[in-house]
Amino acid sequence: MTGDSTFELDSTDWRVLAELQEDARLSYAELGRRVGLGATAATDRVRRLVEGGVIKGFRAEVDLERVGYGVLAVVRLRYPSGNYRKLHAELERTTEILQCHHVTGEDCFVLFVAARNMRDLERLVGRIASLGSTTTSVVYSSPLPSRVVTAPSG
Amino acid sequence: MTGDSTFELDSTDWRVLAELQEDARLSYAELGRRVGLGATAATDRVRRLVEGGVIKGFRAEVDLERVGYGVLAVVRLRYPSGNYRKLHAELERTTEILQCHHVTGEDCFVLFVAARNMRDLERLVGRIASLGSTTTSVVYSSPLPSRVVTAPSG
DNA sequence: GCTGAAATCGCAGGGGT
DNA sequence: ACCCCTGCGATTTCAGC
Repeated sequence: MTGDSTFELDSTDWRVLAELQEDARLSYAELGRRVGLGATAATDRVRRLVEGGVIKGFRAEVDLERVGYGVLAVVRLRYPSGNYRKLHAELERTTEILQCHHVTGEDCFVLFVAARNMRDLERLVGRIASLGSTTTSVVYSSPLPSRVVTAPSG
Repeated sequence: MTGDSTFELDSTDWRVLAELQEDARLSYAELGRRVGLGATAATDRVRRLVEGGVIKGFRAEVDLERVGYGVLAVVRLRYPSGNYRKLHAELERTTEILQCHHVTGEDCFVLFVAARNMRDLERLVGRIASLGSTTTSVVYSSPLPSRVVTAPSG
């Protein structure tokens, strides 16, 4: 199954998602215990969610500061024309670019860039600026670095 | 050990991090196989990385579109004065705000907001706009939604 | 970082409601 | 469609080296 339809999730599915977003390495037995299922039923749920594309993957989250990236920045890029080849190439080779989103508005792309220090950031942003005009904001801190996705309320 | 010092990582640690960023549910035995260690040694590495704060957690990544959030937006918030209480309260109660970063520049905060549709986004941004002036960009697509963190090259 | 033993887990099949 | 039970090979975890 592929395509981009939306997937029907019952409340148990949401509890499974909540648990796995907080600890993706939970055993199926423990997961089942937490959401009120047996190990097999929990396994089936997770398999359905993965195959249905609801769970895109299981990722270890690494602390950028601890591994030597002391600086994180949001770079907005005003990219001229529809030639995405150069941008694509830049994304490919620059592993310090952690995210890139194509967005509406004057700044066509929003990038997250990790650097060891301001000097490296200067170099990285300089390279990006060869593609178009940039606006860079350095992250002081992240009051909400990421949140678990929950069911739409309304 | 706590605090925010940087952690010494050898090349095996980096390979472990790469594998776990791509599949956090890898068994220790399989992980060891891939990086050239026994199961116990692999277990020890991971435990050291977790306790050293290098790995902040293991998270299932959920597809926003599949679970009913068809719209993702980057909202920049120009927040007056040092009163973070109201912002903090807004972050607490609004589960559709997935990320919030405090940054340099005129726009003090950068938020990622998920919404079911444009109508919900309008409502959410309206609430955020009660805190300060906002600039909203809707995400068309993400050429690089997220990348695994690798060793600084230079 | 390896070895070896006991407890646990993952996975596949079969069956019940 | 959803869940449980069983069996077996693989894995985890603990000890000691």
